[in-house]
Amino acid sequence: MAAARKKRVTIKQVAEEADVSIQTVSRVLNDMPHVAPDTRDRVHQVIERLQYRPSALARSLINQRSMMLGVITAGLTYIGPSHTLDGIASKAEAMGYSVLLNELPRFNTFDFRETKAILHGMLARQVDGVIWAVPEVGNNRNWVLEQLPNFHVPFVFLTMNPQPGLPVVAVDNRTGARLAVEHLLQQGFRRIGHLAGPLVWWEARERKAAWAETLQAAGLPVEERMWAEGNWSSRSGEPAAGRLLDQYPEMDAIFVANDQMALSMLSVARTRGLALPRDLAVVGFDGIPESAYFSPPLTTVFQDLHQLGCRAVQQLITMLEDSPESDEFEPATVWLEPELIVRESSIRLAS
Amino acid sequence: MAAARKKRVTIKQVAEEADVSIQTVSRVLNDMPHVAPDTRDRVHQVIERLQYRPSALARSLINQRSMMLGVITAGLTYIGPSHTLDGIASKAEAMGYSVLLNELPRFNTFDFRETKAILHGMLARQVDGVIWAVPEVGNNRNWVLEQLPNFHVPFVFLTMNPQPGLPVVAVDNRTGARLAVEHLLQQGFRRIGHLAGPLVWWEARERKAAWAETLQAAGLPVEERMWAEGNWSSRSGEPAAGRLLDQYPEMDAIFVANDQMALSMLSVARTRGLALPRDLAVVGFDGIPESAYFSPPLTTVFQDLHQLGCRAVQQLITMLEDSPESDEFEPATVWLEPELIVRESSIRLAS
DNA sequence: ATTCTACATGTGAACGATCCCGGTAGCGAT
DNA sequence: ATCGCTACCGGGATCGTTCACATGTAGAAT
Repeated sequence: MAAARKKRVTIKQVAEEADVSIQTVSRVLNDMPHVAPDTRDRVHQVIERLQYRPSALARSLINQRSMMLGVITAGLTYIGPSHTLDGIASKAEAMGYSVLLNELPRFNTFDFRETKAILHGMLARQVDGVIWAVPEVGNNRNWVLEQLPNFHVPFVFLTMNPQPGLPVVAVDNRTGARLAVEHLLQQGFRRIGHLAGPLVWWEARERKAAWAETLQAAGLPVEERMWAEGNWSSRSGEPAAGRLLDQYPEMDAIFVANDQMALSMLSVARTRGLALPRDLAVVGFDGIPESAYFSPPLTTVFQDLHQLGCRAVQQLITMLEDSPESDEFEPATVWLEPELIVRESSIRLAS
Repeated sequence: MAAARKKRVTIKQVAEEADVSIQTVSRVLNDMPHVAPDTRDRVHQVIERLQYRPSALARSLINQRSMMLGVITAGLTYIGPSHTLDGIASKAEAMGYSVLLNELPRFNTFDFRETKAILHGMLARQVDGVIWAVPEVGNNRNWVLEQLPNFHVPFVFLTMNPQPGLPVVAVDNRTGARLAVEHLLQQGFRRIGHLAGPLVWWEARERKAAWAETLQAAGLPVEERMWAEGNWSSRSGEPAAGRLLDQYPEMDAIFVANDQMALSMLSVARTRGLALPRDLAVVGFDGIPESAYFSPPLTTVFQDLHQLGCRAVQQLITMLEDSPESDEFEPATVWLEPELIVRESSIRLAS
C-alpha cells in the first residue's frame, strides 16, 4: 500500500505506444474531429491498457483554468458554516469544479497578514474564483475588499452587508427576525426580549435591529435591559439568559438569535421554575433539525444554508463563464428568504 | 469588480525587468546561494514592484508535488464529519498543505463509478495524498481498497475497521460504549436498552456490539427486544425510541448511539410521562456541546473528532515525507480514546 | 491530368516554473 | 603568467499538456 511511487503515465507514452503523435492523442482525449475512427480506437485501447489519465495540472497550466474554486471559511465548529460548505461542495461537484478549502485561523479579526498568505496561496494555485465564506465579524473583510482589484479572479461574498457592485449571497436576516417577533406579537405577547448573538457579527446585528424595529413598529418600547448578548454557543447562552431573566423579569417572550442559545434559554428558564411556554415563550433562529425535539419543541426561523452555498457557487460560475472578456456584469446581491417554523415553544396558552 | 482578468506576472517578466536571467530570479525565490547580495536586492525590489507571485501550478508540475491533500467526505450535514474536516483543514494549513475537498454523493453504497470519477479527478490534480473520510457504510469502501495498489499516492482511512497494512485513524468506539454501559451498571441499573445507529455503519455496529458484550460480561441477558435502530438523526430517533419503550417497558436505562437520537429519546420519554432520570437513565455518544443543556443534561461519551482529523493529516504527511523511496513503513492504526462525561441524565436517584 | 477540398496527422512553441551543467570573473597560490 | 578554486550567472532541457500552423493524402471537380 501507499504504493511504491511509480512514475505517472504521460500522453507521450500513449502516443509512442499507439504509434501516433502526441497531438493525435490529445485530439482523442478532447473528442476533437479530424481523427480517423480506427486511429481513435487504437488510441483508446492504449489509454485503457496503460491506465492513462491526463494531468489536470498540466492542463490547468496551459489552459489558464484550473477548474477549482477557492473557498475560505473560518472554522467548521458550528453546523451553520458546515451546511454552507456542504452546499458549496456538492454544487461545485455537480458543475464540474473542485473545491480548494482553506480555513482562516479562528476569528482573526485584525491580523490580515495570515489572510493575505492564505489568499495568495489560493491565487498561486490558480483558482478560477473565490467564495469568501467568512462571517463578517468586525472589520475582517476590509482588507480583502481593498485588495479586491488586485486579485484577478471573481469573488463572491457570503452573508454580509450588501455593497454596491459586490456580489453577495446572504440570508435575509431582518425578514427572518421580523417574522419571529411578529409571530410572538400575534400570539399576544407584549414584553418580548432578545438574546442576541455577538454583535461584532453582521447577522447578529441584523437580527437584533429587526427585533427592535418590529417592536417599535408595534408601538412597543425597546429598552437596554430587554436584551443580552451571547456568542452563539449554548454555553454562552446560559449566563446571558440568566442575566436577561434578572434584568427583565416581566419578560413573557423572547426571540433568541440562534437555536443553540435558545436551547440554553430553555434550560435556564426551566431550572428557574418557569413553565414553558406558559411563563416564557421562546423563538429561535436557524432551524436545526434537533430543535424539533427540544422541550418544548422550539419555534424557530429556518434558513437554508445548504442552499446558500449552492447559490454562491452558481453565482460565481456565472461570473466565470458568462463574462469571458466583458466585465461590468451585474453583481447582484442574492437574498435567501428564511421561513418561520411554529412549534410549541411559542404558543400562548389560554390562561 | 471581478476585475478585468489581467495577465499573470511571470518569472520571465521579473527577470527582464531586473535584467537578470530567469534562473537567478528562481534562485532568489527559493533562497538558494550563489546570488550576489545586490542582485538579490534588485530582484526582490522588482518582485515587490510587479507584485509577482510564483505560480504554484507550474511548481507542482515540475516538482511533482502539489502540496495538496485530497479529502473525500460524504456530506457535512451532521456536525461530526464537519469537526473532522475542521481538524483536517486546520492541521493541513499549519503543515503548509492545502485541502482539495470532494463530496461523495450522499450514501452511494453501491455505485462505485461516481467514486471512481471523483478519485481520479483528485489524482489528476496531483494530490500528494488522500484522506478517505467517508464513513464505512456497507461495502462502499471495497472498491477503493481493491484499487489501492493502482493509486500511486498514500491513503489514510478514517473511522473504519482496521485492516492489516492499512493506515487507519479511528475512535475507539467499543471502549466508548463500554464506558457508557459500565457507568450505567455502576449506577445500579440492570435493564439497559440500546438505541443503535444504522447498522450498515461500522461505528453503529461497534457501539452496539460493545453494549451487548458489556452486559453479558456483567452476567446480564441480551435480547432482541432490548434494542432498536435509528439513522443517527433526531427525527429517526423518535419512532425508534417509541418502539423501544413499547417492546421493552421494564427498561430502566438506555445507551443511545449518538446525542441527536438521545435528544429525541428524552423527548419521547417525557411526553410519555416518564420522569428523567428517575424512570429512565440515558447516556448518549458524541459529546456535542449542546448536550449539556438538554433536559436533563445528558451524560455522554465525548469523542474528539477535530483531533481525529489532525491525526489523520499527521499520519498522511509522515507517510509522504518519511518514505521518499522506501516503502514498507509501518502503517499503524491510530486509536483515539473517547471520554465519558457524566451529567444528570444518568444519575440514579435514591428511591 | 490537374487543381481543389476535406480530412488526417505531425511539428514547434507555449504555459510558468526548476534543475543540471557549463561559462565567466575575481583572486590567491604556484 | 598560469593554474585552480569559488562565487556568480545564464542556456537549455524538462514537467505534461494544448494550440496554431504546416504537411500529407485521398477523392471529387474541372
